Order: sequence, then structure tokens, then C-alpha cells
Amino acid sequence: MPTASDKPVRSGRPPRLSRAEIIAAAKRIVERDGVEKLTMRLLAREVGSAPMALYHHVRDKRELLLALLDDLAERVPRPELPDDPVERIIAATVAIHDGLLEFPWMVRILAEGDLLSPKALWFPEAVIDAGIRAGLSEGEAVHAYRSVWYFTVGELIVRTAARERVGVPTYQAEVFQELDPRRTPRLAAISDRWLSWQLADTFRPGLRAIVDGLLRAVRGGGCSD
Amino acid sequence: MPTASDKPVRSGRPPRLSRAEIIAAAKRIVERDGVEKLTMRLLAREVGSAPMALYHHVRDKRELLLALLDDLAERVPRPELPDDPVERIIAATVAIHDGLLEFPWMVRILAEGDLLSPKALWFPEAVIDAGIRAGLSEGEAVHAYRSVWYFTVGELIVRTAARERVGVPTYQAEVFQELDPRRTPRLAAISDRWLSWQLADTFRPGLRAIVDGLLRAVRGGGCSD
DNA sequence: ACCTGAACACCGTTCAAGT
DNA sequence: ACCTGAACACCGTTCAAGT
Repeated sequence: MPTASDKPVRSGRPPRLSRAEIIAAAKRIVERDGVEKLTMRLLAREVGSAPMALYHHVRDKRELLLALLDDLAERVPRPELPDDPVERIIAATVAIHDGLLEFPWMVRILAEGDLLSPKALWFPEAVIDAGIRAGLSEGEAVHAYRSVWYFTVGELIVRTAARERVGVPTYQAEVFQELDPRRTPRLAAISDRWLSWQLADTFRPGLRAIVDGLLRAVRGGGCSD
Repeated sequence: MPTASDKPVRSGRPPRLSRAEIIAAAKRIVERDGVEKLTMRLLAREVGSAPMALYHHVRDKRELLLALLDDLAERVPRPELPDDPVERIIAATVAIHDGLLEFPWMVRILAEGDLLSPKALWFPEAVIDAGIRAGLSEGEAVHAYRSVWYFTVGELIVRTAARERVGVPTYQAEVFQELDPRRTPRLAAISDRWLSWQLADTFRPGLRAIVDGLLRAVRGGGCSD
């Protein structure tokens, strides 16, 4: 027996940093300066330590981002879900969408990565459940969920990127001012409104159209009411 | 008169590098090693110059990526477009989708950035034109185009990211092995098939459902045939 | 056990100088 | 005009050492 005590001996230097403190500091940086500023070096400065001290509490940067995601997933309020399949899918997706809209930096990480918070699994569950209850097979329901997720991810990425460009002169604006009406007559006709339409929030009507289309096949041909 | 000749004098050192050569080298790197490896430093090594020599032919890295995009847009074959609005939108979108599928690294740049190749403007033109001819207003047609683009971008980003993870053990797989059937019964029932379904190409049927849904309102309630 | 410092192998870009 | 070299202000992470 190496020690007299039963409980494991906490030998060595007592900790000054904690995982919770590091994650809280990372959240502060992301909310204050944006994700692109979240570096291990700046994070170390924020908690007043050397960069390498962080690696004792967090495996690497990826694991840090995962912890942030988990924290975020907890804060997205889980909505009341209606019984009607179409409304159920829309309610769940809108909740996720609006939750992510507050943290646009997270969307890119979510879309790319193999990241997935166990705390947000109610979302695919709700969509797939609604699909099956509407008459889809398991495979079709998963496919419908994926279509809805693709649309949501695309909307968030493209539109938050556009939002970050308001004010600054853009290359797109330049291209739209030099349109050739013979080659692209439709675009030329609306070129003055293109940029403002780019910013409009059309997520909800678009989502409704998609869900209608996805569930249409099994709903007796009668589309939506 | 400073010189005897009429045409502008090309004084100074003769060029050893050219913009075309730099862009060709960048393409080689991207295709050989992936976009993430495309750095100004490696590119300089590839053309046998100092990094700063590049900046004489290209404003910055962003402009280099734009040149690559333009080059790529030229190579996406422009398809024959059917007359039927639904089929017209699907044909145009599938062409863009499949073109981008060969260059997944470009999708992220396209989605985020203010990038847009004038050579690919036929795509929004075709979709908006089909929408208007199906009876949508200009605003509705633009909105329909955006919905289709969001879906396409989301599908490309999420699925190419998933494709890059085949083989390696993923965090998602881990999460799906520890599902609680009481909390997420639907997911638990399909957990063994989830990962393979994740890789399946369901772009075309999903797109068709979306386009049906988007054009449904103005097509006399009769959905698609 | 917990933390530090120096180092490695990188980035994009500016600036002053050389040919 | 075109190119180079050194430098600036960064990255994530490894490794050996200190307490």
C-alpha cells in the first residue's frame, strides 16, 4: 500500500486552471471578438497562463470547440412540437435555425465537422418521427431530415456571410452592375434589388415549401392547405 | 518626349513569372494536395520564386482564389435546358451541383465569400427565368432561386465533409452507439444504418421535392406528375 | 499533477533594397 | 518593372524542464 488514505491522493501541484474556466473564457472571446479570433494563444492570455497549460485540461482545439457546441446546444430552448407532421418538422427546424442564428460561427464547424451535440439529438428525432408518422419509410424519413438540414445549413452559411458584408462594397455588387441584358435579361431586370433581396429572411416560407414537397408523395396528392 | 518609340516602353527587368503561370501552379497544388495546402509560400516554391514575387501578379490570396473559381466556372459544361419550368430548374441545378462536386474545396469559398463568377451567371438566370415563366413574381422567383442554392450549398458542404471522413472513426458514430432508446427511439432504431445513409447521394430526389414545393402554389394545386 | 519556456514548422503580408 | 530577403505579427502543438 503506497498511501495510508483510502481515497486517491492528489499529489503534486494544486490546479490553478480548470476546464470550466477555460471554456468560459473561450466563450467570452468568441462572443466578444468572433470565432476567428479564438486561438489557443489568445485563450491562454485570457486566463493568464502559458498556451501549453491549456492542453492539460483540453485535448486540443477541436475538443474545445466541441465543448462550446455542447454548451450552446443546452441553451437552445426545445419548442413545443405540434402533432401535425408538417408543422412538427417546421417547428423543430425553426427552433434549431433560430438558435444557430445567434451563433453563426458555430454553423460552419457543425456543417464541416464530425461534430454533433448529444443534447441536440431531439431535432433529428423529431423530424424523422414526424416523417414516419406521415407515412414515410425509415429511409425516406432520414432522407427528408437530411434535406431539411442541408437547406438549413446552406441558408445559415450563405446568409450570415452576406450579413457580414453589409456596408462594404462587394464584388457581387460590381458584377451585378455590369450585367449584359442580352445574356442575362432576368438578372439585369432585377439587378438593383438583388443585393437587398439577398439579405431578406425567407427561411420560413422556403422551409414550408420544402417540407410540403418532401411529404407530398405520401399525403394523397393533396399538397398543403 | 521621353522616348523615340510610340508604344509604351517596357523598361526595367523583363518578367520571369506570369499571372497565367501562377494560376496554373495554384491549380496543380489544389488538385494534388487540396485547398488547405494552397499557401502563398508553397505556391512560390512551386513556381521557383520568393513568396513576395507573387504579389506582383496577383493582388492577394483572395484574388488568386477568384481566378481559380473563374477558371473552374468555364469548365462546368452548360447543359441543354428543357422548357418545362420544374425540369429546367432541376437540369440547371444538377449541372452546377455536379460541377462543384468535383471541386468541393471551392464550395466553401463560394458559400462564404462574396465570390461569384460572371461565367456562372447563367445558373441564377435559368432558375429565375423558369420561376417567372411558371407564374412566380420576380421576388418569388429570386426567393425560389435562393432556396435551391441554399439546399445545394448545404448538401455539398455536409456531404463532402462526410465523404472525407470515411474510414476514420468518428465522434458521430460514437454518439450513435450510445443512444438512449427512451429519449430518441427513432434514432436508436436506425442507428446501425445512419452512417451509411449519411453517404448516400439523395440530391436529385431532394431537389425535385423542393422545386415541386416551391412552384406548387402557382401550378393550380396539382403538384408534380 | 500541473504549469512554463523554448522551439518547430508553419501562415499572409509589408517594407526596403537589389537588378 | 520585376524580384528578393528580412522582418512582423501571427498560428497549433511537441518536448523537456521546473515546482
